[in-house]
Order: sequence, then C-alpha cells, then structure tokens
Amino acid sequence: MAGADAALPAKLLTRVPVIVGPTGIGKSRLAFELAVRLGGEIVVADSRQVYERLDIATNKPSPEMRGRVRYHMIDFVDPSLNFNAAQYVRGATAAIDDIAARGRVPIVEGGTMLYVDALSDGFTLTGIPPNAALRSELEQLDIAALRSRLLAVDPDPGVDLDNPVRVIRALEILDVAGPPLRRLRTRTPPQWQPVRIGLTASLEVIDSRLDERSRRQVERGLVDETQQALDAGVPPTAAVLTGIGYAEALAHLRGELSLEELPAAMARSNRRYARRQLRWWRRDGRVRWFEIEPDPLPGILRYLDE
RNA sequence: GGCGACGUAGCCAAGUGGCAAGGCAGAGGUCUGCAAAACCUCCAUCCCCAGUUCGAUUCUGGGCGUCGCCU
Repeated sequence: MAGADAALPAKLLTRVPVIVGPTGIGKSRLAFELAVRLGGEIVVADSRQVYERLDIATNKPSPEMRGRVRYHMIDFVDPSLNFNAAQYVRGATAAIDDIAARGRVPIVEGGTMLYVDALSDGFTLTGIPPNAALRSELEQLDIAALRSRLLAVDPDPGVDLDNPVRVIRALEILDVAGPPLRRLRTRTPPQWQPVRIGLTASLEVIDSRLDERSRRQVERGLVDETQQALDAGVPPTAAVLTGIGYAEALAHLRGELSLEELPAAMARSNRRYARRQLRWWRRDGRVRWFEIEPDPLPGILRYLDE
C-alpha cells in the first residue's frame, strides 16, 4: 500500500475495511458486526449474491441483518442474466462513493476473489458483453486451434494459452477492441484506501462449518428455492444456478443425486472453493489475517484504528 | 451344497504376455481480469499362493472374497 500513499497522505483517503477469506468462515457476520460498531454500510463482493431471489445457497445476509444494516450490491440482478466483474466494479465503486458522501463507513466483504481485487486495485475491465454467435463458433474448436487463432491476431496476448475459457474471452474482446490486448489491462487505484482483513481458521474448522452450513441450507429449502427459480423461467444454465449448492440441487432434481447425498456434495464443492480462496489471498501480502477464534472483532477494531 | 460372473488407486472404470487409459475425489499451483468458472502439476505395480514363461496385472491350478442363479 505504500505507492498510492505517496501522492495523498493516507489520512485524507477514506480507509475502507475489505473483509476477505474462505467461504463459510463468517465474513458476513463479522462485516455486520463491524458495520454496527462503525456506523457502516456493507458492499458485498460476491458474484452470486448479486442475483435476486436465490438466497439460500448464495448465503445472503438474513432479513434481520438487512433490517439493521444497509447492504449494497446484493439482490438486484435478474437471475436469468449473467452479471460480470466490470459491472460489479462500476456498481460497487458508485456505492462506496455514495456511502462515504453520506458520512458513513463503507465496508467491503466478499468471497469472489476477482471482484474484490478488481474493485480494490482498480482494474480496468472492458465490460465487453458476451458474443453468443462468436462463442458458439469458437467452442467448436480445440485448444490448439483457438490458440493459433488468438496468436494470429495478437502475438503476445498475455493469457493462459492452455485455457479455452480465457482464450475465447480474449478473442471476444479483440473482436471488438482490436489488438493489442495488453493495452486494455491497466489499473487505476480507487479514491479510497482498502484495508484488507482476512479471516482464517484451520482446514478442519472450515470443513466442519461447511458441512454444517450445507446441511442447514438443504433443511432451509434449497431444493424448493431452486425449483421455484426454474418455474420462474430461470434457465438451468444461468450463472446463479451453476453456483455451489444450486448445481447440486439441480443434479438432485434431475434424479442424479439423492436428498441424503446432497449436503455432502455441496460441502465438497465448498471445500474446494474455500481452499482456492485461501490460496488466492495467502499470496497477497497486504492482507492482515485474523483467526476466527477467539472473537477477532476487538483485534480488528484495533487494527483499523492504527 | 452346485453352477456362473467378477475381484485393477478412496470411488467409478479401460486394458494388455513386456515395465497399468480415463473420470471423480484428494494434494499442490496459476490467474493483467466472464472467476462459486477455467486451466496446470502430482497421485496404483492390478486380492493371496503356487505354476508356465526370458518376462504375468494379463495364461493355468488352488485359496479367499463379492455378486447372481439354482437346490
């Protein structure tokens, strides 16, 4: 965080707590408590909580929490649509400005690694929308063909050439913006100072919390919620329904997974995701880590005061 | 008790007389930006014993086990 501070004294920048960590560790609860203490509002950085109605497996804050603290960037996108990181950064940036302008404390909390970093580091994202026709054409090609097609347009695109999703996206962007791809990827730090706070615990603790949460989500009516979304016309391929919990609930509705097996399958997906999140933020030296036991809140408040 | 089939990694599963596909799960990693996605790396000497053979997971015999059918 040193570089950005040189131009503006740190104290003049609004310090924004950014709560990160693996799924199921209680980030949401902590952000809530922090908001209550600080007179804050929460900007959720989560690629699934943005969608309307699908509440259970997206782990949206409870109605009680939402009654006491104002939340932003949740529950406002038609679940049939696909929301993306560029839209997120635009919306979240506006929300933070708005919160700060009203003299309140913005608190970012989230699990979607790219969203958190894109917002906090000010990634310039093109926001170029998916081109269905181009995609269906490109999806016919194997990775070697995709790769050579990309390299023909841009010899040094800076994307993983083994990864079809990335290569297709690169071609999609180049189709609109033209080469070179690298010039489109800049960073403009936000007008506020992120204070990254990581919540962590042992893998055993995380895993057992995920087991428990998955079981409760099924009890709370995850399958019904999924069925209702389908009945409302949300296609099974919609982004929300490919998320953890909904993907497994759909498998159950298709008869591929019994109700008894459902929580375990969900917990497994969650475990993988949690590990990926830990790896992502572990390598970010700007994150200050706090164990969830004992209550990390006092230490975090002290840290924010430094 | 008889007949038949099978016995390959945590699970599913291919395969061959010459040093054992793949998928899932697991572990580790990537990320200049569609990210709860995608990608990369790692991960077995084939139930046991004896025999045939230069060489057996693959062939033969005997165990043990599982499944099915029959009595």
